[in-house]
Order: sequence, then C-alpha cells, then structure tokens
Amino acid sequence: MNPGKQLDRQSRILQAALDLLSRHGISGVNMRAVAREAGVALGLVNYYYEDKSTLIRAALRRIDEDDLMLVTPDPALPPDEQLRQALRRVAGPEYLTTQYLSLRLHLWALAQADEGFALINAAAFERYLQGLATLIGNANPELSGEECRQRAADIVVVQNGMWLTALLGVDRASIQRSIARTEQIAFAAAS
Amino acid sequence: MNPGKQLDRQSRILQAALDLLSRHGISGVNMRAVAREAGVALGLVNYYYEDKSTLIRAALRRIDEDDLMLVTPDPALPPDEQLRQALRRVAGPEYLTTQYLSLRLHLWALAQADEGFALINAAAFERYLQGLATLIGNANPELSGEECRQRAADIVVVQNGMWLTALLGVDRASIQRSIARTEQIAFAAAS
DNA sequence: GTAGGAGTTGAACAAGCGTTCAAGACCCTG
DNA sequence: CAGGGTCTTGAACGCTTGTTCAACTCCTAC
Repeated sequence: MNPGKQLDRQSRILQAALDLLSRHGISGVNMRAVAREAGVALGLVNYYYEDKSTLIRAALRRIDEDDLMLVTPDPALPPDEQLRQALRRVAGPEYLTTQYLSLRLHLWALAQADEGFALINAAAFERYLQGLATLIGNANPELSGEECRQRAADIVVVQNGMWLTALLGVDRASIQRSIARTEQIAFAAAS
Repeated sequence: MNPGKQLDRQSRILQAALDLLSRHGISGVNMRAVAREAGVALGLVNYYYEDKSTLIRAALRRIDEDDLMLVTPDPALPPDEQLRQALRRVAGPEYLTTQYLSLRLHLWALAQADEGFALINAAAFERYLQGLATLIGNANPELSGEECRQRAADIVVVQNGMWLTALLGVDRASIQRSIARTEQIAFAAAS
C-alpha cells in the first residue's frame, strides 16, 4: 500500500474531472481528457472509478459536501452571527468564482438529465435546507420549526438566483443587495 | 416549393431537439436521436441545420424569444398592471413546467461551456433586463433610469432563483412568496 | 531475493458520433 | 410528358468515445 500516493492520484483524477466539467461542460468530460488533465494514463481512470458514471457521481458528492459546509456553524460564534456568516459566505470570494458557479450549474443540469444524479442532488439540497433552517431557529428561538423552514426555502430561492445570475455577469452591487435581502428574511420579526 | 410542409418538418426538427435537450441534456441531443424524435431521416436534420452547432444555436434563440415575451407589455393595460402581469407570468403554468425550466437550465449550462452560445445568451439576458427596467419605469415614472435597472437586476436574481429552485422541487408556497417579493421590489417607494 | 499484491500503462475493441453524398421522391411549370 | 428545382432518404466514411485487458513497474512481507 502507498496511501499517500494513491490518494494523490485518485484525487487528482477527481479534480481533473471537476475542472473539465467546470470549463467545458459534460461534453468536455471524457475519460481520455480526464486522464490527460490529471497527467495519468487512460486505464487508471477506470481503475479508480469503475465507470464514467461513478466518476461523475463522485464529483457530484464532492460539490454537495462543499455546499453543506456553507451552513455548518462555527461553534465559537453566537447563534445570530453563525447565521449571518452563513448567509454572507455564499457571496464570499471562494464561492462566487466563475469556476465554482459553472461547476454547480453543470452538475444541476446533469442531475436534471439523469435520475440517479438527481437523487444525490435532491438529498444534498434537503440537507442544506435543513441546515439553514436550524441556523435560523438557533438565531430566532421564538420561531416555530415550520416558520424556520419557510424562511430557509425563501432564502435558498434568492441564493440560487444569486449564484445563477452571477454567472450571467450581473453587477456585484446587485449581489450585495440580494445578500442583504436574505438577511432581512432570516432576521425578520415573527409574523 | 411547399412552404407549409417545409416549415412543418423544420420546426418539428427544432422541437425534437428542444424536447431531447429538456429530457436528457446535451448528451441526449445527437443527430440520430433528433431525427428519430422528429420522425424524419437522419440526413434531413443536416439539410435544414448545417451543423449540430447551428441546430443548438437555433434552439437557444428560440428559448430567448420566449423569455423576451415575458416582458413584452400588453398595451391594453395600465402600466402598473403591465408590470404586475409580467412579474406573475414567470410563475404561470406555461413557464413553470419541468420541461421548460429544465430546458433553460441545459441551455444555460451550454452557454457556460461554449463562448458562441454565451454571446447569444448574454444578449438575450440584457434585452430581458432592459425590458423589465422599462416596465418598471413606466409603472413608476418618478424613478430614475438607473434605479429602474437596479430594481430589474434585483428582480431577475429572485426570478432566476425561482426557476432554478422550482426544478429542485421546492414547494409552490415558497414560489408564491418569492413572486410577492419581486412585486415588493418593483413597487417600493422611491428611496 | 523473491513471491505477490497494488498501482499503472497504452493498445485494442465495439459502439456511437457528426457529416457527406449519391440516389430517389415529390411537385410545380412549360 | 419531360424537365428541374426542392425535399427526403439511408448507407457510408472517418473519428471519438467508454471499457477491457494483458503486460509492466513498484513496493512490501517473509
């Protein structure tokens, strides 16, 4: 065994797949291109990922993990700051890059075309929604669980819109105003 | 010449491409599948559309036309009703179908992967934004042009979010609340 | 040192792809 | 009916794709 190198090669292959998907869409992700981009031989891609479908699934799970981290609270902060940070992080420089957004878009499109991918994506969406609802509940203890989920759903709509619209090159100012809108929804007084 | 039938076949081919794109993504759109779906021979697809790329471009333009109609005012209505209708139409039954949304998503993904497609898409986006800004200006004559464009941009963020989130199966109620949010933005008092 | 497993390679295969094209079908005009 | 354009067909081509596999290298355990 050589765990260091094994992980290195395998994750380089996954990273190559993610890069290609982000840059050229699913048509640009073929086993040969992935191997070239990762600097390995063609056969090695099929060695670590049984299928092309397996490789794409792995990529999907990777992105979904990243998304979930957005609503993972920092326990050192008070609840309302945890929520505020989570809402602002979506427009942070590490997420609002063309590469990352493009990747998300292609994975959504993929999930729409393939039922297997759709299940993974739907589960991740549900976890994200639940995570956000929990953050809202912690910051607003007077809200009911149902009200928290409603607000989380409304916020997700705006966030998805920010992501998508950022790709189309809408100005930063509009993104900032949308962030403020999500905070408004999150911290509004109970109705 | 047989213009009726020619148009019939040609548009059936385009429709077949749109259907396949919506259902299976770009990987599902190949000349043979398009021909089969349209009920014509393989060669006819290349007869009407020189290239696969030409076919996809035609599909892109078709969708962009539909989008533009969303902000085309009905001259019989007063300005504020024109705006309100435009904002509500995006959640109407003819637009909020899985088929249409899925198609949009795939076309966005396509535009992200190919520069030529991106140009068409960006131009259509700009026209839509401008159309929406004009509607807002007509309904709120006291607003400056810049303020109208800002509001249009903010509304587009929420609308894009609604479209995308509807695909992930978020509940109708959240969509309705988001519609209300776009109306709030559109009709807010001047700041 | 050597047997054996894990990692790695690229040639080979079958299937699918976009595109071309010679041939035919169809329909109007003279 | 003969001519000629437009429309329509499907076989054929060369290329790319996903997948398989025999061979090879490398490292470790005994």
